[in-house]
Amino acid sequence: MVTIADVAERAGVSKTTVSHVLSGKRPVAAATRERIEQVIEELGFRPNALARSLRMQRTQMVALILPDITNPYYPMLARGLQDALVEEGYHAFLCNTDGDKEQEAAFIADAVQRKVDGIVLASLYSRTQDVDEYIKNGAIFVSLSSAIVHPEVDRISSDNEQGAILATRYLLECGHQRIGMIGSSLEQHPSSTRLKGFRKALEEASISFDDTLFAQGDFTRAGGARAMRKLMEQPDRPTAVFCANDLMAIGAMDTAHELGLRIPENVAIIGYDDIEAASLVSPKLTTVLNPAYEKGKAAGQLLLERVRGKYKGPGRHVFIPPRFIKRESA
Amino acid sequence: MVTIADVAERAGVSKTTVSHVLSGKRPVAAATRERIEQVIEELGFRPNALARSLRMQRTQMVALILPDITNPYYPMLARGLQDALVEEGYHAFLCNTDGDKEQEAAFIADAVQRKVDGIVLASLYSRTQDVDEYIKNGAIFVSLSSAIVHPEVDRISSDNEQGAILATRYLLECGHQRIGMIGSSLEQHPSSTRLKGFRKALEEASISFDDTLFAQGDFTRAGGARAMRKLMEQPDRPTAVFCANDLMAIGAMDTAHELGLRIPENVAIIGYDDIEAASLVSPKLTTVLNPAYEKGKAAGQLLLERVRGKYKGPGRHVFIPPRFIKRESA
DNA sequence: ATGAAAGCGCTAACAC
DNA sequence: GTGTTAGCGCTTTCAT
Repeated sequence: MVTIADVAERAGVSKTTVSHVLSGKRPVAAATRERIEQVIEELGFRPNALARSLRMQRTQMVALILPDITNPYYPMLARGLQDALVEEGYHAFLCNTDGDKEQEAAFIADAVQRKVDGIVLASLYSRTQDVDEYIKNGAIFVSLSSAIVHPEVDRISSDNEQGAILATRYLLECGHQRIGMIGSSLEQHPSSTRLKGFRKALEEASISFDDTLFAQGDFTRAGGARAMRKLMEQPDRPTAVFCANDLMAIGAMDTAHELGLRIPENVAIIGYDDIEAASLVSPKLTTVLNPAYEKGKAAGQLLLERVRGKYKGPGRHVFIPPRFIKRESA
Repeated sequence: MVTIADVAERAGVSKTTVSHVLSGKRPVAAATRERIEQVIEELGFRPNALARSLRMQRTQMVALILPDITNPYYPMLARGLQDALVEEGYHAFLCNTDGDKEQEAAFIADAVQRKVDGIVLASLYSRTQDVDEYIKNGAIFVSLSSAIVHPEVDRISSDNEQGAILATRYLLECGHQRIGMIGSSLEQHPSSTRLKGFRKALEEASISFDDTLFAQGDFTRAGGARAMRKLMEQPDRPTAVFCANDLMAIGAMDTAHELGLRIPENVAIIGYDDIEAASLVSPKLTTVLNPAYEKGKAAGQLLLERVRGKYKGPGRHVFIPPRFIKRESA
């Protein structure tokens, strides 16, 4: 392990001067600089980022907390975030919480202790009070969850409730009366908001919510398939199902195919997110666009402004409206 | 920012004792321990991981370098890696190189400077000599690339050449004579190895390789679609196309549909990887299974053994054979 | 244009 | 059972 002290000694200068040729923060005589650069090359010196971060009180790192990396929605979000960060010299560090509440909390705590410069929360469980303590201690968050609304935290949202209303209204317009929904544990916030929209749209149409028509699918394809089976094995089964994400909708399609049901003739299915697979399945999935890349990028931009002290005010709110995408499954 | 010194002062003990109640590395009187724990709680003290890492010379972090996080193959790999690491108290930190050679090199350098305990390389460009210097300086790598074969580096491989041979032989058995291939820049290693297998299988059948039947698709869906168009707009177009990954195969299917070609009647298509989307598209994609999750998990296990000094010997080689998956597209 | 020295927050000899 | 002290490798005041 070669350190800045080794370089300094070999070049016959002080650590200070070596540090300054590295950072360029103060002029160094051309001859000295060259000599130092040569020694750095010879010794293969690489500054220790840990030491630097400890001293400078910044890491150039941002953590992205997300529930499921294998749900294509999140990689796309990560891409957007990364695109905003990399060109500014920051790195994103992905934490996959596996949809687990404890792991989510543990990852946030870990990121804070690792002194990341900022945290982007695309979380399922965390609520405002869970992050409040961190914020008081100076942590910088950007929220991608409507469950975290804090006066000092920037937030990107896309009105999940409205998206659910759009989808449900469409089903109603098609003449469906018995409409099921596949969501998730109500503790998981995006699901509960989409459920709220679903219920609102039913109310508009004077249809009362029937909780035997709600099933939990954990936001995964397999979970969606199971939930669909539960819904369809009921005596008076729904003629249409709104799923809180595309992955569950694809799972629901799996089950429908297995049961020999035609989509959308026997049962209509609508998803949420518009991941790439939505236009790959057959029939193509009708869904609600939830622009992951743009959200990630916006999150990165807001975060950087704060991290660099360019913005210090109250929490901003970037709103990206959902859009209904009519395809073939409904 | 509350430090261990603050806790020590307030509890009326030395930093050492506080440190030891944190780590449990030496007995502390029950009364003292309780008092300290209470102060930690009161002050909301969280140890600074940077300082700890600097001192302990380990970070409990592993970097995963990968080309494209939006290619579902890699999230699955990341999942496997994470599953191997998390339960052992390590964290994985994902670096998306965007398929760019410079970025790949930059990320590796960055991970090294950040003092990650180990690096898993699922890279496209890096070759043995590129990592050799790091290894000499004590860095620990696991290679998921057949381009990195180093006597001190553990490697997970699945014989891309053999996989390509399986796919190509199948097309030949189906009677195809003009078979195209969609790959990528030959600098990108997995593509060149799969090309090698492709050529070998043709040779076996005494068919000479026609380089107008090879097109580059950059491992993306859009790139695959473009490459397919190039192949199919030729006068004497192929009746079957082998694609170096599923994403490009799906792109090729997009183009075939656009051109009004039926799959597999007018043109047969085979992919590589068996990502989830392969069984989602219509017709379902015939492909070669490249078990991402298992590879990630194996990588994590090998890496941890080295990181913890449980294994110090020469580079091991875990071999996961490819498997041909017959579906509908060929 | 350059250096000496303090210190970021922690751990671990080495005392007692 | 507990404390003193010396660093981990770097940046940055304050001098000269």
